[in-house]
Amino acid sequence: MNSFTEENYLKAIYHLSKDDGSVVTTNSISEAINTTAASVTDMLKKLAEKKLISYVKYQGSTLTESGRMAAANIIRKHRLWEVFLVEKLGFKWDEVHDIAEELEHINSSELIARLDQYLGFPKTDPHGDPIPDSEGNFNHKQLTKVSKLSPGQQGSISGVSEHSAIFLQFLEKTGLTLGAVLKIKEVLEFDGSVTLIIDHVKEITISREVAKNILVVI
Amino acid sequence: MNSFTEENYLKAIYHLSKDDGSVVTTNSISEAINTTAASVTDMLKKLAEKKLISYVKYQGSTLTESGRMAAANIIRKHRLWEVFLVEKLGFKWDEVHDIAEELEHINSSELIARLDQYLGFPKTDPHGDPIPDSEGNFNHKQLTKVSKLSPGQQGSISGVSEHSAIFLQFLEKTGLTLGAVLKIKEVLEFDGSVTLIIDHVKEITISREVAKNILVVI
DNA sequence: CTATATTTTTAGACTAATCTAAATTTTATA
DNA sequence: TATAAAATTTAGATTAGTCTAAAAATATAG
Ligand SMILES: [Mn+2]
Ligand SMILES: [Mn+2]
Ligand SMILES: [Mn+2]
Ligand SMILES: [Mn+2]
Repeated sequence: MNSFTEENYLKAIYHLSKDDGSVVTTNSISEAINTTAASVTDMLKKLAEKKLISYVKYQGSTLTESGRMAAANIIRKHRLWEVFLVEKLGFKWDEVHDIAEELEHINSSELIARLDQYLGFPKTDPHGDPIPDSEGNFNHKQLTKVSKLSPGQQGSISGVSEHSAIFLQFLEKTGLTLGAVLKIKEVLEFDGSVTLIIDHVKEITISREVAKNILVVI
Repeated sequence: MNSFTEENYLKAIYHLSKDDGSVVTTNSISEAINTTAASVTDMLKKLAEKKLISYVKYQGSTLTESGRMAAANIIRKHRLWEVFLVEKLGFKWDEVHDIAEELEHINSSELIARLDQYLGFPKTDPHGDPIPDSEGNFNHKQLTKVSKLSPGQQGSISGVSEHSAIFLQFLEKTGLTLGAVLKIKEVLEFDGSVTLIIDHVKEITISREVAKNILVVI
């Protein structure tokens, strides 16, 4: 079994390799989990020893198949718990991440199997992120950043690439929640601000930075 | 905040002081949490330093008010999670303890408040043990061991003082579950075996050892 | 009330995870 | 391509929690 700390490293490496298994640098890990690069190097050696990553000194790391499976399982638990917190306990989507960071380390495959069933085998979490199955397979949808759309195009919100509470609260307040249909009215050349119509009704303007972090299915 | 390990020590001390705040020996703690007495001594010093226990060298320890509150809160979480596992996820009463041992350390009072509400503010866990309120108050019922009853007396099962899976499975199989009504038919003088009638229907005989661990309200 | 047994504490060491400071390797740039 | 800058690793320390072996205190028994 992997320790709490090892699990957090595996998860960080998974997220940093952008779902495509690309090489992750030591510094990027240290930044992601708020430790020093020296600490990360120590842990990388240990994870390599356990065959969870392949690690080449000074070059970087990638997850092995067994490391990828372990990471996927942690992410599966995290996202299922997030669904539970929102659907059953009535938390808002900006309140659940930190609690799920703890719950994801609870160790019982029976528990997760039953939780999955209890929740009706959800495919995505409250932020639109896919929930991998128990074999670690993700069903990645083809998502487009709102910032890539041109006037006239439309899509429905299916995810966000920024999960901070402050950002999620802003979206909630503005009506930019999962499932909302957006139609681009105008993209301001000056700074990339996007004016759009939500659900064919409400017109608003968002900054390019906000637009980059909202993902739609066209 | 107290560490995972500190929480386990506090809980062990609470359970060992028999709900009445009596002094707990170092050896009894080491036995309860499967560590050496030397390790326990180290931890007792730390807990005393944090004012969670009062500790007199060579004499033993008792929880302070703040230590008692901390312990009650862990027990509250443990028992609420056990209710969740049985009522919502369909686990059996002999399967939930180990998972609850992990879940009890999740840190979020908001989570526990919502879970409590979601479960309908249960007063007891699946083993009949009382769930303390958020102020740490236990509502101890007046329970009697079946081994203390005489022929003709009856009571309804309201708790067990042994929580091992093997014992709970035996009770389940025999029909000795929470709420069952027992009427004592005979107590064998030879070894204290008890013959009783369950729910006015089924007659069975149990050993004195089993009878000692079943608790009833008369 | 002394000798022995039991309980508890102390001393010293180990592991996991972390850090700072220094050394080494890689990358960028002039 | 040599040097400077940036990234990474190594060396050496620290903290929490644990252990074994030995010492000290307390309890028990003749
Ligand atoms: Mn999350
Ligand atoms: Mn999420
Ligand atoms: Mn339990
Ligand atoms: Mn219980």
